[in-house]
Amino acid sequence: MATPLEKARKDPESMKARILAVAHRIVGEYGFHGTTTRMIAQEVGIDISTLHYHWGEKKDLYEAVIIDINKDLGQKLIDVEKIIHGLPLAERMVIAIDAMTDYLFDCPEISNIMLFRYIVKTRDNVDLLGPEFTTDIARSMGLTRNSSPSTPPRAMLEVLAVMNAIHNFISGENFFPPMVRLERGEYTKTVKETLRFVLIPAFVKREGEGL
Amino acid sequence: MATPLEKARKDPESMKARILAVAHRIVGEYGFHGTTTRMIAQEVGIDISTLHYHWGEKKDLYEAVIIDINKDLGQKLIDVEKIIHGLPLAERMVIAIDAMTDYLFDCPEISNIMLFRYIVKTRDNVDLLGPEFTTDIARSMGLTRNSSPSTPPRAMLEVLAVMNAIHNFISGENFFPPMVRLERGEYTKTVKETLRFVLIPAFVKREGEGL
DNA sequence: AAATGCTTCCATCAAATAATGGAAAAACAT
DNA sequence: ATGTTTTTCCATTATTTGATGGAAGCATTT
Repeated sequence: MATPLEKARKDPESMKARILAVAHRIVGEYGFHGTTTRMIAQEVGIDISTLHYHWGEKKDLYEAVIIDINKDLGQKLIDVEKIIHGLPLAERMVIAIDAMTDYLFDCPEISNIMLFRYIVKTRDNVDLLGPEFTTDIARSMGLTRNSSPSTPPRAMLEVLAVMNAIHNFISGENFFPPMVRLERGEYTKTVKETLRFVLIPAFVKREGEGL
Repeated sequence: MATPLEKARKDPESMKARILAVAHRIVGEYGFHGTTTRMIAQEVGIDISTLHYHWGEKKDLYEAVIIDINKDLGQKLIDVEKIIHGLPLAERMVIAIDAMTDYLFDCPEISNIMLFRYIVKTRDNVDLLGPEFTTDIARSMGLTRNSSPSTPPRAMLEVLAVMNAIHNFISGENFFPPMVRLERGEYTKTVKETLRFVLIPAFVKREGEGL
């Protein structure tokens, strides 16, 4: 039997799925407390009570958004991993950065919500530590020794540094371009250059030395 | 004549300053919409009306917090720049990362609020683009050609990558340690190592090649 | 001591918000 | 067609939130 969330994802025309999709966007823009159920309902074009009918209380809808975002991001990471598997490190990182950046610029709410969770506390206790992909990425980047059973903390922080660097530029897509005097099109291009420039050398250098 | 904000900063025992200090912390934790004037007032131990008497409406207090945070951060950057001035690039970055990390772990609300502004929209239109220090940092890192009058966008993005990497680890101080299985003390230490490892090689390498 | 001005709190308001009950409407099954 | 279930909306409630008026308290000056 499918969970309600799975059912909603299956038929993207269903009211439940439409509400969830809009919730993604609005919550990604305004955060949990900045989002009202009215904003979401209005955007979908329905009454608030219809929203509550499908998703229960606000917290439940928010948790569904978190789970959904995590699922999307996790799937994308798996897809990218398949493409880069076996290639040399520098190439792997170029392709992964390129693919993830493109993907996230298309769904910026993913980056927004991920960062949001790291930074901000919620007055209601909506925590829900959900699945994290840091370990998988570390493995994909070759940061985990095959002998050791678990990923060392240092390697996980390195992965976080990489992922968050990307998320930050996506989430700053409204704030940064005027600040650095770039048009929107130029921004995405320059972000990719910058990410490659800043992130890759460290890992390539260590591989050259250590291994 | 001193502005109200300056006056409040001058006497940290004044009610206005005490409110502002608490507002720093709470807004840093919960963001604009997640913070209520009641939360701040209760933490200070006063009535809400006293808060409104000193700071007017919520938006005004929030803007004061933003300005104050920016001032603190800007001053710290100036201090650090004085220390590292003239040293070779690699050393400059080691010292700057170390000093900024220590400082921001002491006042995490600065990192929180900086990132918050980049990511999240506010329902009320409280924008206020305040002074940015990206240009100064770019100059301090030697990313600006002396000949060119303004900082190139690419250099500004590089600075943002560096600053945001730091901010992210500070803001994640509650979320990341359990996730990467590190005690609090170990976390700060490993964060510094990771920041040095990820951020420095790229810039050092280019200096070695290009210059 | 009286008067003045500044600060604080109590009581309260108006608006916004999350949430629900119940009637109408729509979809579906028989 | 008729009955049943599901879905949607309208009206309403309780709570929270930002904000204010006015009285009481406190300090300072005269």
